[in-house]
Amino acid sequence: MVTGGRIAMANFVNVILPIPLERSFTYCITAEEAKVLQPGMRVAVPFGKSKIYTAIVYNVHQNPPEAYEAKEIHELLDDYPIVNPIQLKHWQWIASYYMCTLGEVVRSALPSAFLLESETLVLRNTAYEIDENELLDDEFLVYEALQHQSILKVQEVSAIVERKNVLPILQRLLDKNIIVLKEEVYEQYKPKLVRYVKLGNEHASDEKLEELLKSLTRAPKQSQVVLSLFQLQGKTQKPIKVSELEQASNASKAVIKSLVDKGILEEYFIKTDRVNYEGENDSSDSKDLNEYQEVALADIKSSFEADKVTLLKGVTSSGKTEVYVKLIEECLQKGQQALYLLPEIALTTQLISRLQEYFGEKIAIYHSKYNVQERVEVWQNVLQAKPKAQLVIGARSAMYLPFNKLGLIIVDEEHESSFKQFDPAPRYHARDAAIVLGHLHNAKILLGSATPSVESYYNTQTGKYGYAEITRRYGNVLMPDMELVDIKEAQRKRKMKGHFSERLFLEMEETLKEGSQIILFQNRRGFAPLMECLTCGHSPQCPNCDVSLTYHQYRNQLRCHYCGHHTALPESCFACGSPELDTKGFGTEQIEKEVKELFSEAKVGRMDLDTTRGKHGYEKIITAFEQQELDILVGTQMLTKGLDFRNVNLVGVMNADSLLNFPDYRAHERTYQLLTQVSGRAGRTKKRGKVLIQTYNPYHQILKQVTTGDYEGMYKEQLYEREQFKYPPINRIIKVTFKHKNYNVLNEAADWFTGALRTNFGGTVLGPEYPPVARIRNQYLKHIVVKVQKAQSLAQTKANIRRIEKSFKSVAMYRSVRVIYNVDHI
DNA sequence: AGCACGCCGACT
DNA sequence: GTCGGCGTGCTC
Repeated sequence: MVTGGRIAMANFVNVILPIPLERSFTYCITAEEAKVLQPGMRVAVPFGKSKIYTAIVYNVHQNPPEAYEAKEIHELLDDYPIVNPIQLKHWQWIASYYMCTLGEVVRSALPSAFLLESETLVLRNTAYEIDENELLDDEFLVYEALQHQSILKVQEVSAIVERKNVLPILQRLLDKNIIVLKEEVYEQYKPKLVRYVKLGNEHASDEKLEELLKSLTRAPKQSQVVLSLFQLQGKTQKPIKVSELEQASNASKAVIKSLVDKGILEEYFIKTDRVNYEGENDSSDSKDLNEYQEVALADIKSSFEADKVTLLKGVTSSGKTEVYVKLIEECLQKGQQALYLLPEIALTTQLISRLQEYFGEKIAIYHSKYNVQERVEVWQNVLQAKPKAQLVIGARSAMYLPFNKLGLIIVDEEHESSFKQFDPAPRYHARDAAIVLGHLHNAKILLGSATPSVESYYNTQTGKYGYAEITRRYGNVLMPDMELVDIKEAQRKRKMKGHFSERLFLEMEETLKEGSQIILFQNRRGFAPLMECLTCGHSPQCPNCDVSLTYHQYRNQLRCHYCGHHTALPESCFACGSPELDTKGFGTEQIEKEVKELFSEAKVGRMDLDTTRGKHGYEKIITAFEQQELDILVGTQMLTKGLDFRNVNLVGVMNADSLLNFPDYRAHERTYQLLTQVSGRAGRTKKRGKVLIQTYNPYHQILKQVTTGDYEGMYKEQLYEREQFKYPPINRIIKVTFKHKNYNVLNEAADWFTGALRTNFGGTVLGPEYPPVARIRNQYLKHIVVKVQKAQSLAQTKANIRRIEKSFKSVAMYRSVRVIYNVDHI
């Protein structure tokens, strides 16, 4: 095309679609659109036959694609970028490091309300006359429905004709000019509006008001409302909420509504933020640090000077938080944003309100229990660097927020494995990804833990990270007194009451007598892991997964913890019909029941996945325990984190062995961390707490290290083992999982892939092996672990694996096998 | 990831 | 005969 002697440049955008596809997609845009579009804005684009997706603009250019004609974009969704260049860079790093697509990162990074998809709507075509006799039955039903309702969703059509596949019908109706189809994108985010009232214009003056009141003498309620409104208006210049008026006048909604209907009152709406901190606005000064905290703070600062990621190791209740507060304060004073990452389970009201004491309304919170609307608001506040989002506290996904001047990142409980996203992709480690983010922003990065992960501690030893520590508990409270209880011995001597050794039982009695509280830790929910037939030894299995079903007493059910399958408790054995069934092993539910039997006068609560469902389930239990409405709390590892119960003097670990026997190279490290963290719940005030750990292996090295607080010993031993077996931190690992519904196909595919890897990497490929649960939701699973030496290029290795995958996928039979990569699998 | 297209067994 | 099952391939 030639205009005015110059070639008119066509304009294009490359966009990222939130789907797992490697390629980016090119659309053509108008010159006007090219002027306003910037990377990081959202556009709605047609994709495939009929769908409209939200996509993120990656770049704007003038290079027409060669192999195809680019489609036009559907519409612009933003006036300004909602994703900044640093984020795009960071997300690209995540995609390449964790071996997933940029689209998958976008999908997990953006609040879902930002990612709209289209819905096909069916409308009546009014341009044509219709002969009803020409219609088939199904067609007539749809036609008739459209007489009553002008718009139908495809799903509704499906319900009307009672059929799943309605597209042939719609196609016929379309051909007959009876309907038209429309693709509609909905904006899911709706600002929250609050209803306010004022006096109607014609009643605003004093004389008019008197008149009005006179006219309402026969409606006392209504005149009371008007009077209250008048009083409220006199007191404050601010707009008056309907809810306030309701309270002040003590009138019902109906009374107010009739006044509004009469035009005496006028209602109006103002957009408000859903997420508001309703506490004191002036933040108080931070506490002075004790000498140990001061030393740690100084060490951290000098390490920051050297631009090093720094690890703070501070024993439980040593006051790490106060040190964080000092650093955050400094960061905010410089006008920069701070990010405080925590594992989901440690994000408790307790911690948040403590931080709110210092930072008040400067705090924004971001985690999974926030709904999509609230998340959009936090996103916008961070994007616009609003004062109310200077400090963001959140779980791992908070690192995706659009920070533009991030000065400090704190990753608390750094060792927690829940920082690693397991499913779906991107399978990222929030600690490691946050460090990369920090570097992009030139921000200071602090990792904190009472029990650092072996890899972080290793990094301090090699000098890669800086190091600081606090070895004393705050206020010089003593570390709890820890004791191992041999239950094998106790069982032999028949001194067990259910799952309680005599030692634990007596200690509990004592503690209750003193009026102190008890925490019992059992890392398994449910009543008993399995049910076993006493006659034939059969135990009921899940039909979809290769696991035994777990017995849950409260619903009298057998449940699968992998797929959610459940059945009623069988009366007799499925295999032999014998009515004698018994439970084996034990979970939190059974402990709760036993405690109630042993201590009938004590009040017992339980905290696990089953009792904390719902938005506030969690808080209710914590509050009840805090306010000492409960004497004993039984729970899973949920209660190890960030909870500060003043009156707990005894912590009992029901069985340490199930932790130790986990089939995983990290089992010992994790046992040390978990037991140390649980123990930290005991005796957080002056009185020295007590911890009893029941085990069959009282001479186990790890348990000894836990009781003596010998982190150094644990670290050295674990590092030696990792060196021997080529595990992290010495090597990197990439776990490859294969998933298929056909057992034989899976095996062949996994063998093929492993063979190809071996010819590339030699002896550093483990497997293929079945995981402990080899089938989940009717899909068989197999793993390979690739160990990559530090000297080896990780990028090169990944490229090789990708190459192998490509030839793997060219084998027709293997194409349907899902291949999942997990880099730095925990 | 969706979603259409195409080929097979199970029913009105 | 049609309906819906799943395998296969494509999406700017």
